[in-house]
Amino acid sequence: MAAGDEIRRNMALFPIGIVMKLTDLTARQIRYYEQHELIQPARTAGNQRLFSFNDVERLLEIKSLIEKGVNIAGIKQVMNPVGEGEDTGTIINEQSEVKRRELSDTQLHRMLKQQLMGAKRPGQVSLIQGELSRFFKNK
DNA sequence: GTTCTAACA
DNA sequence: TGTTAGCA
Repeated sequence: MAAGDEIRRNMALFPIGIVMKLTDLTARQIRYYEQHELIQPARTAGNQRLFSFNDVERLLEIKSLIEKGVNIAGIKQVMNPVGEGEDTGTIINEQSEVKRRELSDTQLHRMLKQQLMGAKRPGQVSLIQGELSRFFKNK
């Protein structure tokens, strides 16, 4: 991929209203996911959020996981910590981004299996949302 | 008109 | 999560 695309993908472009329509998520949810560091949209001078194409894709990925019954804790495990390009190298590598998505599915399966088998073990933290959680916990 | 933060019947 | 309040 060309470096220019990476730039365009991460360019802050749309306000939350547009993102709501693009993702079918409520503003509440979008802001909530940001609090949990699942996304980190840019801000305007007036403190308004500006999302990039990548942010939108990320939100769609999050939405997908939520619909599969995964909670925030689970999503944090499946998706990469948005430990944004701070000082740690700052080497924006597109391949890892792609590989993350490839592994995403298999990681989800491992996670679900892990929940199924370790449901009774003490200390097991649930990564599944309410309804499904009860099923796995046989509650 | 929109978005933001904070808080809770 | 929804929703509302009070601002910017």
